[in-house]
Amino acid sequence: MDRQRVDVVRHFSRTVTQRVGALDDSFLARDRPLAQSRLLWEIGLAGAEVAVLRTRLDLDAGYLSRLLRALEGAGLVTVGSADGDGRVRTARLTEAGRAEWHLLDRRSDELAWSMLAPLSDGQRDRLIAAMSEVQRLLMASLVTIDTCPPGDARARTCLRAYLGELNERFETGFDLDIDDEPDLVPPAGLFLVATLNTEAVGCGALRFSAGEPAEIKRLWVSRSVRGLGVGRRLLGELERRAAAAGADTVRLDTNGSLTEAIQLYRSAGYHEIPRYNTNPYAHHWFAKRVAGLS
Amino acid sequence: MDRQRVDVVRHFSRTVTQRVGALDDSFLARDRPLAQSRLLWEIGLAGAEVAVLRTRLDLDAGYLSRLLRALEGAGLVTVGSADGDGRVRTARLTEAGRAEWHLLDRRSDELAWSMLAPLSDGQRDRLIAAMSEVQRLLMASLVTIDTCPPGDARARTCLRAYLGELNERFETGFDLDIDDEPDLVPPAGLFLVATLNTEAVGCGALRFSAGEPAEIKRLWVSRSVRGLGVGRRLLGELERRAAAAGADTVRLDTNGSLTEAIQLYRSAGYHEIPRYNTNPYAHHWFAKRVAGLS
DNA sequence: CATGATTGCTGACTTTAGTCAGGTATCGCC
DNA sequence: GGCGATACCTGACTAAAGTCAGCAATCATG
Repeated sequence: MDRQRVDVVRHFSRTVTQRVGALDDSFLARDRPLAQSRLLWEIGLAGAEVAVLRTRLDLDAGYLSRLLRALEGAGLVTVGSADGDGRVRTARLTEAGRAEWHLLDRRSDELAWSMLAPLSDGQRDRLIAAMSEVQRLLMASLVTIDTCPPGDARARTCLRAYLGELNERFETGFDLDIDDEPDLVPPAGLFLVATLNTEAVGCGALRFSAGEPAEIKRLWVSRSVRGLGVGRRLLGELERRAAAAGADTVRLDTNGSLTEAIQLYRSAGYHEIPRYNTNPYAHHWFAKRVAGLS
Repeated sequence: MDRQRVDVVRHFSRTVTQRVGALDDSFLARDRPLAQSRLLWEIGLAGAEVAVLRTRLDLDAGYLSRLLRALEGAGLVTVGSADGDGRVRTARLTEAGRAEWHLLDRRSDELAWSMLAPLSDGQRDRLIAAMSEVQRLLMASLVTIDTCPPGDARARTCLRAYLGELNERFETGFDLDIDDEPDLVPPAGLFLVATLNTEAVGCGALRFSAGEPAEIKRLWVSRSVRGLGVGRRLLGELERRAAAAGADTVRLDTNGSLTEAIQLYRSAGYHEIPRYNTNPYAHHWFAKRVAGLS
């Protein structure tokens, strides 16, 4: 732990959070409870299903129901059944609710502007750039990596996206059913997913074969978090796990069109090796020594 | 108002504030109410006067008193009379309270570190730099500028600091009583202070003389906010007010040792003019046309 | 030493937030 | 058409947060 850096983060949290955060709540503060305002805000102009609101705001079902009744009572919201499923209910803003939403929207704008207004144009640019940077990097640091069975919903989401992307990028197209996948579970292998806020944003797998190097497969990162180092983290984690499982070396194959991946492998210390399999889609083969990695 | 920039700020507030803010409160969450933890944290190892706590946390006097009783009951805090004023009371942490504070401090460290840990070293550097930048610029945007009578406490703080600094920087020293100051109040002149969070961090004055250009005096910015554009804002505001009062031109004199100030004047469009007064401390004289400034 | 201001404390309240245990309507499915 | 699961609602509760008015001690000042 690095004292100096931690102090900057703590100072940042303290000042920025207190100040911006206080303002950020205050833009919702009207003559009604904060929870009601937040809910109204979250329903939005397009309306929203009650279940979605519940997860987004992380509220107790009963509490949320009561809040909706209160907004209904104030004439700001109507809750009606959705088309398909009669159990699912959808909250929509009334005309008055819509007006209220627009008012909050305007106040939010004003608040944001109040932070920019006193600055010179150059300072505004710098502030905007720094805010984007902080946000991107905090997003990166919220990505967690852990194992997951390859049959899991998150894994399947990743694999579907991965295969779709290969199919789109390979000149020859690509055709493989993800259910053909041999079981990537211990002891034959393992499967990692990278998760951001419950959303799966990346994956990677290892396959072990007795007497041979461990093989890295299915390394993929969602476009939404590309450039945040998630691929490198996945790769590193796969290497560590391969080493922990007793492998001296890991190897992998890749298609020539996946240039970022190839660059990643090279910069992570992989060296090109001769063809070791008959994969018709592979153009390059790489390996790296991982023995002793912790 | 600039749509694109405002959107970045709003997005920043939303994501960063929600996430960092939520964490920031969570580090205080123990088995006691949040308000108590916050109070204990704010009292700190050095102790704090009750009135100071009240303003810092912005709490109702009665509520604060009750919170202190609760912490006292838990054996974490003692509240005793201060030395001088028998009405003023000072809260101090007991041994147990101190231990609790250290625990919170450690948790805050861990939380800060949890944002850095998943990142690469280069990313950490970039995040730290961006956080500092956001904080500095938000601080800059919190500085407000308004008129204030020169006899006011804030004005006198500024003038004292200003004169102290001149005395320190001029080769010949500087000697002037701030009470010698002719009244810088309308219609003869005016006095501006820049304020950050109730702290005076800069000042500037105008003096009007019939038939002559308005004169800028006492432009000063506290070291704590130097480099944030406060001087330039003060100068601009003085020019606008001079123009509003009917002046065509403003002028000023300055000592050769005040190099940043001279640079500021030049870059703000001032041009050097011949000596127009007999100020023994002045080496340079500047003027700028302000007619038509809004 | 009387007076008004300041500082903090106490009691009596209200509102908000949040939890938990049922209950009812609906759906998918055999 | 019966069954378990799903999606939401209602009633009954608790704890925390916050407000307000009045009170007691202390201070500065004439």
